[in-house]
Amino acid sequence: MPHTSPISGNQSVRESNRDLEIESIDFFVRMMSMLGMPRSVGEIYGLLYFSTTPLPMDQIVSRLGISLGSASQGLKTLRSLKAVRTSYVPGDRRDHYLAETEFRRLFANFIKEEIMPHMESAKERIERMEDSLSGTDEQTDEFYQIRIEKLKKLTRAGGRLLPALAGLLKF
Amino acid sequence: MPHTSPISGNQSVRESNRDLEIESIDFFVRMMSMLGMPRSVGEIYGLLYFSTTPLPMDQIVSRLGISLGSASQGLKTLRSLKAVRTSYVPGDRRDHYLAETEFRRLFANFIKEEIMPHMESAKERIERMEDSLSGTDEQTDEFYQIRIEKLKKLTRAGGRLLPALAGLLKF
DNA sequence: TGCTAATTTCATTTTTTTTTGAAAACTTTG
DNA sequence: CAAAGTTTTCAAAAAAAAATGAAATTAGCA
Repeated sequence: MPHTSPISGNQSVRESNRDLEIESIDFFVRMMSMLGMPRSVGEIYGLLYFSTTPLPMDQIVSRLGISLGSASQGLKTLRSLKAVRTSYVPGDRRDHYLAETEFRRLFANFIKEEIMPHMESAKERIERMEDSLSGTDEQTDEFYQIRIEKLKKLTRAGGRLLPALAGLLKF
Repeated sequence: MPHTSPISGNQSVRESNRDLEIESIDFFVRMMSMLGMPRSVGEIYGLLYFSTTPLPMDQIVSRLGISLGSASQGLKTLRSLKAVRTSYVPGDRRDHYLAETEFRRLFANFIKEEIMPHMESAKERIERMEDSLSGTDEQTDEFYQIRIEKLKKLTRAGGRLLPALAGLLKF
């Protein structure tokens, strides 16, 4: 007899792949947390990634043992990152969620949505630095100017490289 | 008369560039927090980045208004990232800290120290996934196999691309 | 349209992370 | 080698982030 999982689904084949599911959740929880995403977001994505069928929110809640609120919030985040999408299931009025598995696109989206806005505000901050150069002391100002120039190069490089990054991923 | 800063140093030229210092701290606090570093680490680096002279820890403490503990801990982190180094100042037994400003190297180091170890453990986790493929159902197993393959490609791409990234930065 | 299921929102609670500060541990030097 | 200065460590406090759960809202259906 196959082992019985503490959190029960309803199909036995799917049941037997609980180990895989757990590894997947573990994998994505860590991955996502590297990207600064909360645990619950990783859990949800990890669950959906190895799900053979789209799952409604209440299934996600019961399988992961998280709250409705977390699930809703987490799915909202994942939707905004285009990491999940809903699929219509006839005869069921619940939304069913599906993992988007094209990492290249996911990655590109993440950079656009989560990183680039920061780069923009960084540029503004550098401009403000130049404005606040006092001009009192020749020597010191040159030092500051060099430092500012480095920051400019950094943001410029980042602004170009990051969006191009996804393209380099040869999946 | 130049404005008086709430936290006072001892040279008037340096004083007048308090604005720049504040923008710098702000800049790096945000930058570092994107990389998951605590506020204090960003503050310290931001302060040192625009300092014309190496600063001892107690100066860092008083200028930033943080605790000794935070400063010590933060400098330890920055040292381990090779983002600061100490410089000898004759006739002073305190360590004096200096910001390392070659972002290319800093970046390379960050990836090596903070990212790559995770990639390694990710690979192990994927291996465990393959082991836990049940083999019960032909169809389902193929689905899982495809998903696992995608993860492999992802980690492979990451493992190659990330270390190469720093090299691409044309500062 | 009214009823019910599904989902979202958000104030509160819980958990995690960061900071503090004081004691311990070093280090230099007189 | 002792005394003073410097730095580290770490338990406790504070702050920040995430999760909960119940009320409010929205959407589907009869």
